Amino acid sequence: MGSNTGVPSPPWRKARKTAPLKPQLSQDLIVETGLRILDADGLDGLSMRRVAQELDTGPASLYAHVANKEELLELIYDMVLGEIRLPERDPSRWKDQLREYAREMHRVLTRHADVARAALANVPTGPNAVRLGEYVFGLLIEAGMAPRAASLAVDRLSLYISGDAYEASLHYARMRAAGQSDTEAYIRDFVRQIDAYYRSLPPDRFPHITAHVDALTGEGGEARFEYGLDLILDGLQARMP
Amino acid sequence: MGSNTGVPSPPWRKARKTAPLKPQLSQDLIVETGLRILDADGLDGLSMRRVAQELDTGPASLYAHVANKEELLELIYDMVLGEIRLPERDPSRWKDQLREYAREMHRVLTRHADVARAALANVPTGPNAVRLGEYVFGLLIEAGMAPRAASLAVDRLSLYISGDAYEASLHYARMRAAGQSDTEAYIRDFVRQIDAYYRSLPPDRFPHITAHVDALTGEGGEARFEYGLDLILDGLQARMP
DNA sequence: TTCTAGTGACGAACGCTGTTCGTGTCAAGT
DNA sequence: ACTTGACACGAACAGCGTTCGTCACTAGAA
Repeated sequence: MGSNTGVPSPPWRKARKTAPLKPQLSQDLIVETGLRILDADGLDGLSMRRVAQELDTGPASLYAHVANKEELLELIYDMVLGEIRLPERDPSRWKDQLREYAREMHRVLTRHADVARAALANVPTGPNAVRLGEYVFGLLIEAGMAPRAASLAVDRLSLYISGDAYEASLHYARMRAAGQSDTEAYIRDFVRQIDAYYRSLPPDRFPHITAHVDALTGEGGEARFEYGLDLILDGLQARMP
Repeated sequence: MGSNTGVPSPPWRKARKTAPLKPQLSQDLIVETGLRILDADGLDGLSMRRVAQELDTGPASLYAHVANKEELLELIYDMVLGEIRLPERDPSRWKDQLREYAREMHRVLTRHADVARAALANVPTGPNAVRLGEYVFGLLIEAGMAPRAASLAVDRLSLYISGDAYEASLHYARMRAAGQSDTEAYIRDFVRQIDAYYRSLPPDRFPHITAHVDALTGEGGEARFEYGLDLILDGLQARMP
């Protein structure tokens, strides 16, 4: 907040022509601010009013640069994708590179809460999204896959990554809504409750669940993601000519 | 709607003790009504006020039977799962049965718009959810899978099904928000736009995308779902002892 | 039969949301 | 110097989830 808000300037000092007190409103500035809020408070905390407030203006001012809250989210999503750095393409190592891409994508989506929703809701058309699309699609094509199969493979892999990240963000949002902030402790408590619930089921109607509660609640998020990723990559390898 | 709402009863006719004019409020009634609204107008159309209005009461009345909108959604989700009918378990045909289960689950989630979100947000604990969990988990166990692997497999398969259904529901919501109601025409238009966009990209920077636009936009939702499902099932088969 | 306790129903309100309208203001182009 | 056009923004609209306090009514006790 500027220190001279509402105080008239002395008449002898001319208004400065350059360097206005607050930076000019622009789409980039709005998107950056939106991302900052999203990281701090999640999708529930991101409102047009909140962004405007952070920029020292009213909510109506944003609509000159951004059509919608939905469009703002898409722009934030593409900005986040800009964080992804990829090694040079090497089709002979397609499986490793695809795995590395999946991990990097997943890491970035998980780090920025709730952005994964935009990944699910939109066909990739932003500048960074098509850059990534060209990379991974080209990798499979150059590795010898038929175009149609490569297209399906990219689509399903993206869905898997975004789906997992979105699921995680939903749990994260629930934690935040509960006022918790210690992620570790929250997960531990959560798993303990599920564990107790499964154990309380009648064994005659649920023999397999009750017999293997430890197996059901044992693995954390990372192991699950890796298992599904291996499943998909192995399936692709079997289809590779 | 009753025909005598707001009209006082004639004084000589005693108030009936049984069969009140409107059915008594109950959790089941609220959940049923919520599901009806969800099917008609999607998650955006489902509000506590709307449910109350449909039940001829105020929104505050619902909170005696339902803690939250979130809880209402969970209850609706489990009610929807009740639609799923499953054949008797036959471990020797685990792959076919797993595929049938996946298709049925996907079909039900897709039919009821936006319910898939609840599938992603919650660990399955409702009565119908555990029934399904016991079925599919038991199927893999009896087919010879190790408990830990079976647990991971069920988890990943569920994520895939729900993720795909949720993605579809997001597009469906977008269509409804645009005022469209002809799904076929909407999809055709949508694909045409993506097609045109990909074709407009500079070929030197996006050689693979621009060279295979038809392959990228050719397959519809069902083919994509089946491809990913096959990918997962083949991967599981390869891990089966 | 009368009184009492308790429960479900619900009108009103709080504080929030995304978005639009009409007006104001300021800078660039003529 | 004047016009034009783009941007900024205060105010308002319609709607949201949820809570509070009060009301009516029923079931059980005296």
